[in-house]
Amino acid sequence: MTFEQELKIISKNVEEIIPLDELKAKLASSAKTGKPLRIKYGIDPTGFDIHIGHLVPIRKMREFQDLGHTGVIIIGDFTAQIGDPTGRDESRPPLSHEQIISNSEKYMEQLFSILLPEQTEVRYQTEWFGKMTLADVLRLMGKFTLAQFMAHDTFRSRYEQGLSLGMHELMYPLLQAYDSVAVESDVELGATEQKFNILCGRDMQRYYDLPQQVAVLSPILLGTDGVNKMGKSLNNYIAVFDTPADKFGKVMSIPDGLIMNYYSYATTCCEEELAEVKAKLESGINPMILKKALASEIVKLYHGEDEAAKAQAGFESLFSKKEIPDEMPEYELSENQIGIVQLLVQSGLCSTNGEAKRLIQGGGVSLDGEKITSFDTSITVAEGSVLRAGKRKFIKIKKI
RNA sequence: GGAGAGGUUCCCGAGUGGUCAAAGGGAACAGACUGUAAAUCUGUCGUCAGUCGACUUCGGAGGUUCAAAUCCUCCCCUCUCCA
Repeated sequence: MTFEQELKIISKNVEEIIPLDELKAKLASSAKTGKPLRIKYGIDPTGFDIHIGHLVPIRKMREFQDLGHTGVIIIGDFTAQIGDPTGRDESRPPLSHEQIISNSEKYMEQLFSILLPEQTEVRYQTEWFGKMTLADVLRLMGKFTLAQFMAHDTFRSRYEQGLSLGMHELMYPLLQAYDSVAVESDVELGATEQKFNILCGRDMQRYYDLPQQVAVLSPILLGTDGVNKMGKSLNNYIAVFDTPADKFGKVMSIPDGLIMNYYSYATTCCEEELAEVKAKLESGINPMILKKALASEIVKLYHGEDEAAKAQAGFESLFSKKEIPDEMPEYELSENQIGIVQLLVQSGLCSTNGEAKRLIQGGGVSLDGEKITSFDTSITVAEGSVLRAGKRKFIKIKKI
């Protein structure tokens, strides 16, 4: 494969490559020498459920790996203690070190569903930051100026809005930048919001007389609300750990205008397939149909074809035909007679009595298809009865 | 170090002694409708109780008062300006 072909693969679904010429030169020289490029991606193990937005750059890394290059995952065990301020208007609470390590293990487990382990290097920041002295840190800080940081929108707007901005948060880009020095990366992947941090990495490498990395920036995947970036704090994300049914449902809940965006960035569809979807979308076809195909495509990616089909069937019977699902959790009861509110709460369908009562008053509770109208209702426990609370929560009663 | 502003329920944000479990918006949940867990409309949205009411909540700890998110004292945190 020529490096032009490689370049084409790499540029697909990428928002920006800075600078493009350098990437070309790196690819060309790697092709000549046979030395793989080092492709860096940093993760902050602040939590452990990865959502599909995180995976956009990870897929890109896999593409690099397929071309023979080396993926370098940085576990940000130091930066996680700061929390990336990018795009945030408040500081994050710091995490304990054990927490970070445990998170990162769960994290990697998920990443290896996409990456090739034999071509992946996993590095912890502790390796280099753990032995830095204050003098080293000061030297690092001296490479950058306040003005450079104030040019970055995140810092500027936090400052201008009079919000709190910790000194340690200013360190975040520096640490991320130094990672690039430590691992001698050729390319750093990230979403476009990472532009500043990644470019700091370029500067940092120059200060250390190293070849500079190229920024390969992926577009930001919007959350299921269609407005904000996909993220945990807004609860608008589709997690890798979500069940197939949940993934399917969450995709179905995205606004219609987001279909193309998800097709491009959250699936592995090739250009021809994308063009086909686009044509269909423009032909005025019911977007629901495309959304179902999209949902199925995404579920397939993580759980395989069978689960995707099951998720779709489940969705259709539950929402389109309003049937009761085949499978649901069972709840064991020994009583013959029980108050409905008590049952809702002790089975976990509702968290407080008040919530249970409100749900009943709102007409959201039914037993074997019969709507329950009063929260004074006491029901007779019968084996196999199905209790429904709201749209999506069911239990089957099992008498013991 | 000095001067000032501020910390309110999941989030944003009103509220300056009783009529405040606390406006409004967002999120969330439910119902109706539908083309979908889209959109729209309606309702709910501290806990317990049930429809009177009780209890807990407005950065923290005390205090004043018949009565405090609202007043006072101390403390913690954030921001602005000055040095």
